[in-house]
Amino acid sequence: MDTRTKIILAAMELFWLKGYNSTSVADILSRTQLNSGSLYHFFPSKQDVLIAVLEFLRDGIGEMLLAPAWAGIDDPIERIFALLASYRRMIVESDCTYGCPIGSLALELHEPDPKVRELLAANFTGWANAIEACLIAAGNRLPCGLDRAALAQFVLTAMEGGVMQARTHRDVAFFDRAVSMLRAYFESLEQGVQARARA
Amino acid sequence: MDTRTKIILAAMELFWLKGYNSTSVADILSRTQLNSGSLYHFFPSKQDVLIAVLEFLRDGIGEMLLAPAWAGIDDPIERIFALLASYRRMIVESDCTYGCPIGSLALELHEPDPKVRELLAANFTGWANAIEACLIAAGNRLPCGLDRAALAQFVLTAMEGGVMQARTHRDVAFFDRAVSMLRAYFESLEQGVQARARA
DNA sequence: TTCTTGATTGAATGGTCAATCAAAGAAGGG
DNA sequence: CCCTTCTTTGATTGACCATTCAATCAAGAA
Repeated sequence: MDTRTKIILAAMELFWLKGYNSTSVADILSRTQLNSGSLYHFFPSKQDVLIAVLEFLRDGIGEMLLAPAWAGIDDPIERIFALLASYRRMIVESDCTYGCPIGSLALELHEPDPKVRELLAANFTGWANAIEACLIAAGNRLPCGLDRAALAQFVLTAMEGGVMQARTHRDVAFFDRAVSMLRAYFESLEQGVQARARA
Repeated sequence: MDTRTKIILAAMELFWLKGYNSTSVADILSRTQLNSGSLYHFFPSKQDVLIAVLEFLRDGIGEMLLAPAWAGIDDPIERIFALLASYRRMIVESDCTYGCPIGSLALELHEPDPKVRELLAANFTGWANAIEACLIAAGNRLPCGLDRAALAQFVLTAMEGGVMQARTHRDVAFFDRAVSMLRAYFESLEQGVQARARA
């Protein structure tokens, strides 16, 4: 594996574990067994490492996140809840310390460089677009007038809010309740379509 | 105003504007026109300032947040959306840089001291309890079997997720869409009760 | 062999940070 | 007036941090 990639992977994990500000360049160097000069040969500054990490996450959402979560699941609406279930798994596996890497960075960086902010937004957009594709694939199971882009964003909203509370309370139940409320909303949407079909 | 309170107010604002790690003790001192010794006379460490700020927010939620948002509004469900509207106002007034002080701290601090974590959780609980009280006051306008504590948490979830995305995209529309999805969910709950009453 | 280029080394720099502490000041009771 | 207690002063400390840079190394091209 080349040096640049090693740095990106180590930084990604450290930013996720400790946050951006609390991760020192020395942390990245000790984890990769590199010297500072090597890092600064490939990246002009620590912030450029962050940018590379965010680009890596943005470009890898399909293979790294969606594909594993959707393996063996074809129903578009079940895919949405399968993705949420994969977050649940990460929460449990981390003893409720899991935080969405993008969400955590989005709230940690208070005056982000425009490029960083745009990449955070692009990561959110990529996630929401994947959900929107599911909602479109669900076709007429959902009301035809439904704003599917808005609902896709709402799924992201529920995930981020649920993860935040589960982590703060150190209790998955807070995530589970958010998902079950979302599920109830989806069921009311589907039942609304059926009721109108009967009438 | 006594020194201790001056420090808490200045720190509260700075933690909200810049985050905890990016706020230096020197920042707090220059804003309060105090010397380091004064701060360390009242607080053993910077973290104890954070603890005092979180206690201040927890104890002041009624007067500082709910009372202004609910002035002149009696309907319990409208109170929920009035509170969300007050967040919308803060988002707009800050040019979409607003972040919930608790949510931001909850995601910024990756390995929080137990006391800090518990205070963050207590702040969330206080917020959700206020919403739950509204949901209970709404009586039989909502389904009797509804888990009102879970729905109250979901309102917090939607607020935090909406604020996060509005800030990241620098666009209130992301908050508005989250609120309108929540509104649609409430309407489907209320209509469900009416439909059952007619049957 | 010689030159060139990119990659790596690791000590050094300048700056910021939280926290300390001895000394001085203020206020009040006796 | 003294004594006590609380409060404030502000220079100082030592740790850590991002970044720099001159020097070295490896390997291919000429």
